[in-house]
Amino acid sequence: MTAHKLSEQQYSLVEVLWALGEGSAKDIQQHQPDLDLAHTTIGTILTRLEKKGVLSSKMRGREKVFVPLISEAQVKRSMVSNLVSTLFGGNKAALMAHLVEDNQFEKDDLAEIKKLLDEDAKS
Amino acid sequence: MTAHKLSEQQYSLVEVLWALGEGSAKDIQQHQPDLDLAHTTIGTILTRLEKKGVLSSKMRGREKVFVPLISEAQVKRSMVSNLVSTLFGGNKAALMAHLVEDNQFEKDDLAEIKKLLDEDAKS
DNA sequence: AGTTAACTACGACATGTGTAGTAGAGAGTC
DNA sequence: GACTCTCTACTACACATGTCGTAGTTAACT
Repeated sequence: MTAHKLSEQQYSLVEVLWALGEGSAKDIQQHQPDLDLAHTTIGTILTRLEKKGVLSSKMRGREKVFVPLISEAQVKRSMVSNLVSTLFGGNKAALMAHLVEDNQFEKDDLAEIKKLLDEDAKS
Repeated sequence: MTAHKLSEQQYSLVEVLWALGEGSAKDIQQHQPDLDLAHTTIGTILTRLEKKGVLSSKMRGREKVFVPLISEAQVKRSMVSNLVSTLFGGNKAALMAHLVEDNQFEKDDLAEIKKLLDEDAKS
């Protein structure tokens, strides 16, 4: 059921909603001027996401306020998992390996990751 | 320049080409019957990918043989990096953390990953 | 040579996305 | 009450993708 896939653009808008809790097209535009989209464009995207069940909305006076129906963690999980399926045959460790091999991590990162792994092992 | 993004469907076809080195639509269909696509569909996708510069082609008799112009590693790198940008603000360690937190890895996986990390640290 | 089998090329159509303009309705202003 | 401002709703259009069907070409078989 939780197969939520958002495009980059869609994600960047919903991201603002996650941060704000809820918001109108205008709110998003003001909190993220870098997006540089006409407010009507933002409205269109939001409406489409509502139609897809990603958001819900309610009227607050003249403004339509959107609320995410799914959590950021949920979407991340689903999108990462999707990529892992496509690129690594579902093997998450393979993605890990890819990350390690392909990018030299900083020493600090390495230490941090190891700590994470240790904690995971304990629990 | 190496901003190669393939859809899942596209990836699954090119994947076969990476495995075979090169191949025609027919070859792909035979090596991956699970795809369950009309051969004309495969041909269309391949042609479009050629137009985008992902593949090149040459005639072998009346067969059109396609060859990947970019490596699997390249595409993986680019697609993973893309996801990391979108979901984790470009922070690869954050993706690592997500993987660790979100999925309990098997003990074996953990060991393997740690080994990878150690090797990375050495080099 | 005529018929058939194998391919490719092209066109088609649906859906999703990116992007925005325009019309219409309610709220506030003179 | 008339005018204006502000939002939303709707429409539009271009492009990518998923999926094929049909037509046309060429090799091959008898």
